[in-house]
Amino acid sequence: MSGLFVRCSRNYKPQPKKTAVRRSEKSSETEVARTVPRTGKPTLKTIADLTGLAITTVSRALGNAPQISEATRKRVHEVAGEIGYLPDRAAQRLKTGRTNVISVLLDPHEEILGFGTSLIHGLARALQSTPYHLIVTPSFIEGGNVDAVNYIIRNGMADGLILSRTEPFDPRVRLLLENGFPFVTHGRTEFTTPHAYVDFDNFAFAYQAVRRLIAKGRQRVTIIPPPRRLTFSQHMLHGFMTAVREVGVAYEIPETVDLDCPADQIRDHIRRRMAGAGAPDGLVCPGEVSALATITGMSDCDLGLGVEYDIVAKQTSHLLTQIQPKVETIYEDLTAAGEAMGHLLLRRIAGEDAAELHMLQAPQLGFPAP
Amino acid sequence: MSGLFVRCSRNYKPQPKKTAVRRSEKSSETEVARTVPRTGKPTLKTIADLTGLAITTVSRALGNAPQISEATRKRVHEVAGEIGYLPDRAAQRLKTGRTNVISVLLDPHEEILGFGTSLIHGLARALQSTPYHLIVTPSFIEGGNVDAVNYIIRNGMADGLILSRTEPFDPRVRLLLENGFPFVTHGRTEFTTPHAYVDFDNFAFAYQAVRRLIAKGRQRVTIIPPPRRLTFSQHMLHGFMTAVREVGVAYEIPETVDLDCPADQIRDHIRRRMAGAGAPDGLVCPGEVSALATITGMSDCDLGLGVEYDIVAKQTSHLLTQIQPKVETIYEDLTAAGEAMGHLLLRRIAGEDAAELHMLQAPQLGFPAP
DNA sequence: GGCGTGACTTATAACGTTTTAAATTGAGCC
DNA sequence: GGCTCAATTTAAAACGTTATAAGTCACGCC
Repeated sequence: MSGLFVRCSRNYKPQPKKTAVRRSEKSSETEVARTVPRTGKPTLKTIADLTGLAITTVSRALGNAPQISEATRKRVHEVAGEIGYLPDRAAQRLKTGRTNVISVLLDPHEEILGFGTSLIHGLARALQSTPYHLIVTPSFIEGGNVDAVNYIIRNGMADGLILSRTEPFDPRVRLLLENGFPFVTHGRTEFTTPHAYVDFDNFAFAYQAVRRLIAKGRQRVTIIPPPRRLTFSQHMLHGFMTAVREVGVAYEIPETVDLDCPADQIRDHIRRRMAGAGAPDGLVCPGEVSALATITGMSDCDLGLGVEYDIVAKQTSHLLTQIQPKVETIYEDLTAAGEAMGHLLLRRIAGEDAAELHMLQAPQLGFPAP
Repeated sequence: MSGLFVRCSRNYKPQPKKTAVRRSEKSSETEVARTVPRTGKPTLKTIADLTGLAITTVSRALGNAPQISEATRKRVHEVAGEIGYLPDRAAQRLKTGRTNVISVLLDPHEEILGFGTSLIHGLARALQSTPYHLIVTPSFIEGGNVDAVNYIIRNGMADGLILSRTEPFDPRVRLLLENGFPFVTHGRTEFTTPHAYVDFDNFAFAYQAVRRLIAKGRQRVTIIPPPRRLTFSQHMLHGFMTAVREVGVAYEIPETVDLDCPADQIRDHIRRRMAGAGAPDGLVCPGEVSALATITGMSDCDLGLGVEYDIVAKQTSHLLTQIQPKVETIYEDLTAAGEAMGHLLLRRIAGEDAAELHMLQAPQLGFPAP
């Protein structure tokens, strides 16, 4: 009578709908023992015993395999739901080789000020109703991101990778391309082999920023440039220069500071520069911290925002405008970027051609309500 | 002659040191096929074939089991190193039930401004030379942290948990205690059952902050209080009040704003308050963003830092002092906290009594060099 | 020479899945 | 009645690891 014997009999016909032999019912010890294994967590076997089906059938039914009759499919799903079955990820992973994990690599610079946070938020949303888990790998593995990528590929720690702050010939991207590992970058590269990416249109950002400064009557524009080695630095400076040349306004691009510099260095640079001759009166700040540092430096020189100078900053959170609402901003929606990256990565993992998986985000004027 | 047959023979004696039959050597196809499985990743079997030992023996040798002779132990380690063997975590996890994963739960508030980052950095350092991986679970699982904790316990997604921003009767802690799941909190609770924690001495922080303000001659002190529901809010206000009462200075504690408020709300509060009668001239700001917002609000009222008022802020990164070096700060070393939490958690997982696993961090005067 | 004993090594059975190949059945057909 | 066929269901073999229990040998002892 026990589920065990039933399953072993030659007769495979589904058991007379004696369904749902729950723990509360009195049944042979064997059955109970088999039904609830070591850990107490329900497994396929639990469901098999409960329904009188074979483990294989249960597995198939839950996987919505085509060969399973609608009746058993439904019954298995019901029972599974009732007892709160969740597949053991370790076992699935061992068997299939798929991890159901998406890994995000962050480097220390972007973790500051919620850059990473927003991206992750978007990613989490994209993966919400999928079997994928999101794992954030801070690049604290000594040796930096390249080693982390290598480790993840070699040991199959994830099915797909998200990375950002790309360089034109980013070694991480090269590694991933060589190994055919699915990934999406935030930022473009200059490899000829195409790969999936989402990028913000930093050309447009800088172009619009300069045009706005000029529209406000500013005569001499400058920018806190992103680190030269990052791809988007090129795009941004190109946008900057295009606007500058169109209008024929004076400009300068500092050589000694960039966005990744500590805030005090930026502040000091501004102070020094403003004390000199032909100081700029219009600034493009592609980061919130750099904008704050700039404002502080300016106010140290007794220069007033909106009076002696203007700033157009890139905004990715509420911080800047909440602290300093007089700054004009152009908004980069990182949450949307993250969500897009999630969807692109899923399609990439599903085997779509990387050449199709692109997205270029336009700068936004307004900031969505908090 | 093939490794397979050798292993099956009755004679268990280690093979004549014909060691290191590498792929480059010509050998029977069977052996090669067996040596490099499906995925190409070396497994215990690879090493077993290469050394002529049994899989069990190899496993034991790598695990430094006591019954293995020094000679084979060494040889196995050598071969493993040569071919770059790394154990399959999915298989280990399936077999042992241990995940070798430590999970960190962050909530959106602490991700801002590197609170989480520093903590994670410290954790990563503590886990560096252990088999444990660190997984950051942003609490974007709808339903918040409690559901996330529940999910992790139920599905055995980790061997231990790190969480922060505790409440006196934190439901997450209750859940973990009930299930006997190993964890360490950042912040204390008021449960009678002891649990592992690391906490910053916020009493001392607030006490010292007020004493410093008074030493500077300030007459009327206030504080941006942490959200009332968090445990450390009590500690901090207690420290604040203790200093206030010792000296008998005037004070006020705002009811309408707290540390988690958006920066603009804090700024507006300061502006309003400063316009009123009996405005404070000494402020305790237990967060960097709140300090910045406060300074902005003050400067909107034409009040000068170090002139009309002083601030003592809690510092957890370089941001604040780099932007606004005139602020006096007391430093909370979150990296050290993270590292401590990592070590405590490992000891907890190893079975040590939670009652012993505590640490209270004293406020620091200096900030370590960047 | 048989018999422990100690020092190693090994085969086997799990862990919970999925996959491959095989089984069972009733129906339809000759 | 035997045959194939389709529709289901099933058993058995993996995936890579570890734990349990069972060898295997050399050696010393009676």
